[in-house]
Amino acid sequence: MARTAGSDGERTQAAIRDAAVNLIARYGYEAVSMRQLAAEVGVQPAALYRYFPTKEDLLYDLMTAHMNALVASWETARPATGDATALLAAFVRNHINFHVERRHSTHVNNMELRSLSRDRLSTILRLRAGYEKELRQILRQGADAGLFTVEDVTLTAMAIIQMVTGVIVWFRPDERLSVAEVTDTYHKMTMRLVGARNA
Amino acid sequence: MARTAGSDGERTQAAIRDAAVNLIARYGYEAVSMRQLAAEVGVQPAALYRYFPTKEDLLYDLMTAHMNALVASWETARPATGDATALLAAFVRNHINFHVERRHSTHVNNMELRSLSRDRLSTILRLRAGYEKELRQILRQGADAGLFTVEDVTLTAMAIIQMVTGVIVWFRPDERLSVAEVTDTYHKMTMRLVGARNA
DNA sequence: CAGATAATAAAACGAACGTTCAATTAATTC
DNA sequence: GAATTAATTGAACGTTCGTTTTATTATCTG
Repeated sequence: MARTAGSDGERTQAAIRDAAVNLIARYGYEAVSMRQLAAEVGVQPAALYRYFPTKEDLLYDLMTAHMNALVASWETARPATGDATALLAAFVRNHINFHVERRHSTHVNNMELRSLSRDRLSTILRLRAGYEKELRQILRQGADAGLFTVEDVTLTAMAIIQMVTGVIVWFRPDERLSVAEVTDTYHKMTMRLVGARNA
Repeated sequence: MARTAGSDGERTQAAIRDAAVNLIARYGYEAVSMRQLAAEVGVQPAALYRYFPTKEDLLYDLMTAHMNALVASWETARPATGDATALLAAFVRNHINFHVERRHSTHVNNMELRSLSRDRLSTILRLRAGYEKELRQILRQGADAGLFTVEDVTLTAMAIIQMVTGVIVWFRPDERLSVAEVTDTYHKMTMRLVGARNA
């Protein structure tokens, strides 16, 4: 057999992306074989190569999509007006919501960086650095305005990023806490962490 | 050839553990082959199997050693007297010092859990849960004594753990900051995060 | 110094890996 | 409705994987 009835390139490609994110998040990039992925999609292994020339191309595609979506998400959510306290609140809320909604691709982006070639790793890290810079600017602005107590902007930014991204490690929706409750508590903790005067 | 001059089982086993931690931390468990590991140790692949029956046995050995060392480290460092504020300060200091000193094995323990069998995963997670329980008890004690503001003990414990463990992701000694400076800043941030009244 | 044991080498096993290529069929175009 | 293009299959490629087996040599024991 060859082309199957009702087959559609775009749908197949989307199905590959979807299955890949789920499998890689669960078993890890190296542990997932192209055969396993093809079986999950319901296709022969060779068919994957029509859409992604190599396994690493597929991984890179998933990671760039994730990072671009994250940056775009903050661009949309960032308040046009407001002081550093308002900005930081919006940042934390957006960050947690985005990552909880995309647990699997977040996992892939955090765990599989070492499977990228040098150039591609650099590109992903550059996107990430740009996003983190937004947080540092908020912290600096708050410190300069006398709203925050921040010993070291870079260090505090990393601490906050690690803390809020860590939500996806343990949090599962439909449990004891709702996303809104978690976001709310993290917001309060973040405000205390930076010693916000007007939170 | 066979047994080499000056060969010693204990030294070889230690060399295997050491090389394995470094290689797995850098390239990932799945990406490191037994041949690559043997080459790093300076031995033939078959020799590894005298010390570790399977590749997974080796991984499990590294992980249990790490977790046992962590628990033992806190047992030694925990103050015999002192209120929740003193306990939390000691916990954060010990946690950061331990993990910075053992960056590579921490990385292995955080990244390679999914390569363990179910039973072994359970064992590691149980050790980890016991350690995290110590932090929750400190937080509860501080909250009950009116020293801390804690919205949710479990959630705050996870936030603190993620924040302080995250140090190893970006921190490299011999840089802009010393370990002591980093620990000091994290201590202050933690105290503010829990709203400590007497820090 | 002989015998036992510990430590390793050398070679091979079958299985699984990422990937390629030619053939084949479905859908689209003219 | 014939020609073209898109989508996929089926089979195979060479390589690498974790692991096992057997032989060999160094060291230790009495």
